[in-house]
Formats: sequence, C-alpha cells, structure tokens
Amino acid sequence: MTLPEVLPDPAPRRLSDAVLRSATTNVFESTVEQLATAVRLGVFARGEQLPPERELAERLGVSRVTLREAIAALRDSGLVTTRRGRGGGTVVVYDGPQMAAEHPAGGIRGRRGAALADALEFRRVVEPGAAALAARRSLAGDQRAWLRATLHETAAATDPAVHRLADSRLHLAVATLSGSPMLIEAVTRAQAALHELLIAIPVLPLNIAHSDAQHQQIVDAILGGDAETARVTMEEHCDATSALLRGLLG
Amino acid sequence: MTLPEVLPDPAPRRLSDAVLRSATTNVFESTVEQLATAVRLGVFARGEQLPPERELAERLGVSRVTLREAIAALRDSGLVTTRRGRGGGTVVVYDGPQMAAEHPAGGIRGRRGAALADALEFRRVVEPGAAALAARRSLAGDQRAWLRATLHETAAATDPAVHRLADSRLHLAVATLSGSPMLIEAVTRAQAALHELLIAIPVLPLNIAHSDAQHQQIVDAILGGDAETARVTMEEHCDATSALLRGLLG
DNA sequence: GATCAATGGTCTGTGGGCAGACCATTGACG
DNA sequence: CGTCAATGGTCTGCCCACAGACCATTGATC
Repeated sequence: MTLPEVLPDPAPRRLSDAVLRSATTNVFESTVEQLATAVRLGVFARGEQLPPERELAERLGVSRVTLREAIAALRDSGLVTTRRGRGGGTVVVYDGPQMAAEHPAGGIRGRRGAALADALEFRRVVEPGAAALAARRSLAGDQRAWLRATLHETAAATDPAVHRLADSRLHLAVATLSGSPMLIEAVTRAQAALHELLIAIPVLPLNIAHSDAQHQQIVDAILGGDAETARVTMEEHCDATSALLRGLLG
Repeated sequence: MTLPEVLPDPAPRRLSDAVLRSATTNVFESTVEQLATAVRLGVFARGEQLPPERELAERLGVSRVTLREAIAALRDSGLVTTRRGRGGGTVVVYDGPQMAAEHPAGGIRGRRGAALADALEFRRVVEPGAAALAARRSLAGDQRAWLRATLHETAAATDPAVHRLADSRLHLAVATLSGSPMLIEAVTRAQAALHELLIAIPVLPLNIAHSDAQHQQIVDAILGGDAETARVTMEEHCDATSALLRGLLG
C-alpha cells in the first residue's frame, strides 16, 4: 500500500473543472472572517467605531443576530470592545499585527502554499490594473487629499506593525479610487489572502524605504494621471514583495 | 416633494464604505445562477452530460436536495433535460443565445449600466493579466492542443450564436491556462456579467473577422511564451469589444 | 435633574438548507 | 434474459439563519 500522496491540484483540462467553484461556507463564519479581515487590514482604524449593529447587519446582508455573534467572536479575539447605551457601540482596539520574529520553518507547502502563490499572482494582476484605472480617473479634490494623507501615514509609520496596517490601507485606497467595485473586491481578497504572509516580510529598514519610495511614485503617477507609470510601478512593487516572500513558500 | 432621484453610487471616501460587501444570497439562487451561467457560457457543451448529482453537489458545496431544485429550474428554462436510470443523467440541450436583433432602445442606464461598465473595466484588467500569465507558463502538450482546438472552434463558427458560445469558451480557456484559480474565477465573473451585453454586439462579419484575428494573435503569443504581446493584444481585444458596446450603455 | 433617543441585548416563531437513508428506474453487462 | 450497478427521486429529522418585536442601558439634550 502506497502512501496517500498530497499533490497540488493538477492543471484543469476541462472548463467545467476550472469554473465550478464551491465557495459555500456558513454565514456566521464568513461574517466573522470579513469583519476580522477588515479590522486587521486597517479598514477600521484603532479607536474607530463600527457602524451600529442594525446598519452594519443590513450592509453585510446578514441578520442582526448573526452579526452580533460575529462581533462577539471579534470581542473574544480582543479586536474590539463593546459598550451599551447612547453613544455606545463597538470600537476597534486592534493595534496592528504581531510581527513575526522568524520565518516559519521549512516554508509553507502543499495546498496552502499553492493558495498563497495564487494570491500573489492574482495580486500582481489586479493591483496594477487598479492603479492604472485610478490614474485615468479625474479624481475630486477630497479624493486626492485622502490619497495623499494615506500615503503620508504609511511613510510616517515607524513601528513595523503600524506600517503594515498603513500599507494595507494605502493599497485598498488605491483600489477604491479605481472606482470599480469588482476591482475593489478583488484587491481586498488578495490583500486578505496575503495578509498573514505580509506580516512575515523582513522589516529591514531598507525594504521599508524601498517600498515607501515606490508608494510615492505610484501615488504621484495616479495624481498626475499617468496610468502607464502607475501600472508599471505597481507591478514592480508587487514583484519586490513577491521576491521577499518567495523563500517562505518552500 | 421632490422626485426620488436615482443616482449611481457616489465614489466612496472611506475604506469601510468601499470594502464591506453584502454578497449574501440564498444558496438555491446562487446555485441556479452558477449552473445557468456555466451552460450559457458554454462550459458544458450541447449534448454534454452534467456530472452525477451526488458528485456535482459535493463540488458545488451544496446539498443534493438544493442542487436538484436548481437543476429543476434549469429544466424549466429549457437548458437541460434529465433521464433516470443507469446511463441517465442531466444533459445540456442549450443551443446558444438568441442573438438580439436590435439594441435595447435608449441604452442601459442607472445602477444596471454602472454594473456593466464596472464589468467592462474589470475584464480589461483581469483578462489581459490572465493571458500574460498563461504565456509565462510552460504548458503541457495537451494543454497547448486544447487551446488550439478551442481557437479553431471559435474561428470555424459561422452562426453568430455558436460563435458567441465559442468565444466565451476561448476566453475561459485562456484564463484556465493561467493556472490561477483566483484569476479563473475573476474572468468567469466578468464573462458572466457581460454575457447578456455581448449577445447584443453587432455581428457584422467585419467585427467577427477582426475579433478572430485578435484571438489568433493572442493564442500565438501564449503558445510562443510572449507574455507582453499576449497582454497587449488582449487589452486591444477588450477595448474593441468595449467600443462596440459603448453605445449600449447610454 | 428629567426625558428620551440611540444603542446593545434578548426572545420567539418560521423557513431554508442539510445529512443521510431509502425508493424507483433504467440500461450495461455477464 | 436476468442481475445489478448507476443514476435520478423522495422522505425525515435537525440546525442555522432570519425577521421582528421587545427589553436594558446609557448619555445627550433640554
């Protein structure tokens, strides 16, 4: 009897194998996942209040009971706290990730590693695309200011954990300014999938400086309406990140 | 009292507005949607059998009862037929879309039009990305043959409805050969969103010839490992399609 | 200081979707 | 020609999620 060999999925040869996806998980878990991701990616900043339960439940297309259970899970994880009464609500207390001191020994392999490699490739397609699209838009004054402010926060962050959070926010801001809901979702999914990996990036000052320089160029290109530069620079940015992570994937 | 004015969503200024999505629909409907889309995009060819219910249910992450209800819906729509017993199963009888004789008067506006414009932009990002990625892969012999065969079917289709179906299959095949599940899903969603629009494309022989020439170039570039040409040509291909559709969006 | 609006917290009944067992039908195969 | 494996069809009990009403707490506001 041979050992059950764990292989990555073979490349599909039939469309039906490639296209049919499962994607069904229970509502509670996906709600927890979505909220936890939003908090961990810095969509809600520390100290910021979540919307009231009734409103948030409607926005997420979920019943209030389920939303409350999800929030309770976040509370148990120490991401948020909740206070009752007028002026109360649920506020974010999350501080930024615990930066990994060491790489996971031996890398990440198998199905898990394949999913991460996939996310890296996906990201390299959608983030440059979003940057180019944002550059083609005629952005309103407050949108331009918001982008500049987000860039500045990222550059100003000294603590690695804070920098990681600000970086996510910047990338999501670029996606948001593309104005394409489908692209925003795509970038969000890529960032969410990679978040745990990105935490493990070596936080050498040189890396951060290089990354911030690219951020600056990307934002300049977007504000200057130079779509091609925005795209290419974002590609290089993604490639730089990938290179740093390549070793982690075994 | 003023009329309730229907505005497109304003561009978000806060990440939470951009990132939090609802995306909750009941399992039955999304299963119907997914299967119907697969059939209409030609993922299952006419005469082809769907996998047995037990297997398909597992692949879709859905209970067999729910899957059966979804299949019943397809049957009611005349997309498939079902026979019992050994050698039985559910067979696709769908022939291809009814090509629209005329453009919808006045174009498609409002929220619906915005979603379609979004899908066009999204497609212009993910399809060229998928083509470039496919070109970078070292494809196996049968994968190369499959791509060539799919291209040939598209070029050989004379009937507009058949051509439409083959075109979808070709684009999905390119995405599949990118090897990235996230990209495959992205392209599938773009194609699904645009399918009803693409049906309305004027089927002038000149348009089809131009489209097929681009298909040929894209496939050549992928088989030749020329990622940049594959990307650029696919971008032009998407742009050409967009231009033909622009008028439909009001 | 009294009021009350805004917010989180709880309860109840209903329905959808599930797992798993079992039934019915058909044709492939010996 | 008989068997039986493969497939669709049905039934039962269970649990999750929902809608919506109601309760409890708090602090703005007057």
